[in-house]
Amino acid sequence: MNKVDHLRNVPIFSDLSDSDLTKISNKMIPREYDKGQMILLEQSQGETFFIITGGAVKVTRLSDDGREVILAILGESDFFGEMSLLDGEGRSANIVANEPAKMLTLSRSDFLACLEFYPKIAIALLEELAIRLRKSDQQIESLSLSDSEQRIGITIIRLAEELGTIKQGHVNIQNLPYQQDIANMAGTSRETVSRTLKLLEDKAWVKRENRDLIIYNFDTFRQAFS
Amino acid sequence: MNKVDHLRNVPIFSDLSDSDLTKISNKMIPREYDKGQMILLEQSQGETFFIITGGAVKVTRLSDDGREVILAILGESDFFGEMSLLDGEGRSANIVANEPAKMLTLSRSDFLACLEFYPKIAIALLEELAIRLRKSDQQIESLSLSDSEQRIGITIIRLAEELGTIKQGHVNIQNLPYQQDIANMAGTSRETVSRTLKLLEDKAWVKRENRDLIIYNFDTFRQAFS
DNA sequence: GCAAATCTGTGAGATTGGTCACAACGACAT
DNA sequence: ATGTCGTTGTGACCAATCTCACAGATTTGC
Repeated sequence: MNKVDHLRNVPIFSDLSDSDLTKISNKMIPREYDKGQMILLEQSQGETFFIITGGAVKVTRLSDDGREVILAILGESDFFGEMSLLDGEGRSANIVANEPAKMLTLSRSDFLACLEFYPKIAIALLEELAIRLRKSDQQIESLSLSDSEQRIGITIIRLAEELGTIKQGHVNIQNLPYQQDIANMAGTSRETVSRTLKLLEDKAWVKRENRDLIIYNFDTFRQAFS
Repeated sequence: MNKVDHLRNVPIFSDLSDSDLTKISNKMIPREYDKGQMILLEQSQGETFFIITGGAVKVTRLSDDGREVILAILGESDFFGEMSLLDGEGRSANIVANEPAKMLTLSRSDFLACLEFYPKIAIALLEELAIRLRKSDQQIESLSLSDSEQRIGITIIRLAEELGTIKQGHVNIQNLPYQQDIANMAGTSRETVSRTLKLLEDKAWVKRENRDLIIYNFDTFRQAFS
């Protein structure tokens, strides 16, 4: 898959013509990262816009004492780095490659030029930020009001929507993240995730097979937790 | 203060010329709301963009069993309603007038027309959404990692930044919200807020006087909690 | 393919903070 | 001033869940 094909899949570029996409893609530089590699460090100046063309990254914040919150897991065709380009503040989160990952990157000036030149991109980006804000608000609600079982359930739903595939009528999350990462997404402890997954399996809501998680009836599951 | 003066204070309109502001202001309809009145209901279609010209509102989400999360308190020159205009989803939050409040409103089509016609507005709005997203991420972090005392401290900082004034070198929050509202912002219970405020007062971080909260040394206070 | 490192399961306390119950307080109307 | 209503303060209890500890399973690196 070439650069233009990758760009076409990204929501904020999907309205553009092939010739425009080509122009933009010529400005983009491909990069690769190893698993576990830090791509962006909190505090550093944000000077680059990234589009993921392969692999996955996690967006985190760290407390002084080393505990981690995972704000999101992003995969192919997702993008990041736009926040500090937009408001000029330093980065507010770290980005780590969760598996070997490939990116296309755009410099600050090229990115801002795109926004000015293609108003459609700006509007599509507004839409995307609105969606993210909505998700963040849901997250705040669930952290404030739900118990650990519900929060873990909601986290599984998020993972299924981001990473899941349909397989024999069931939703399948291949390569379920480590329990510690799920805990850091759900705002709970690793041990509680372990116990809760067992509980969900006992209730026959889900099944674990190797490193996959199968959700038997996704609609029911979703209703039970949101 | 006339409509144009109000618009000039709103970040997303601040780049426009007076003649442009006048054009936009002619499309805007003023409205007023009583204390406690519901301005927007979750689930309803979002068809209007609001700018606050006086008073304050709270942005909330409710659980089925009636518990409330307060996502933000907005005051003069803040705006809301843009989210569902942008992504087309239904509203995700309720808006309630926290005190008597005045608004200027813009219809969906006029708002979107503004975005198309004045790319500067779109870019300024991107900036504003980036700021909000950043705040939401901080909130998620504190709900995930901090204990109730820290969360309440952070909530007080948020309130001070939104509503505070300087008075004899101290930051003063006039008319501190009810403890129940602070609890709903901090993701804790009303009783814990009561106990924690007493604790902060015992430590001589803050002082309560009538319905005001005085923060003795805001920089120190901020450092202690973030 | 083996050793080392990392991840997962699980029991047993320890703790935070939620809930309940009720008293005290303040504002406001009659 | 008195009663009413909404807000705040406070003790006591209890439940959820975090922590610690360690064994067993799985993955990774050489």
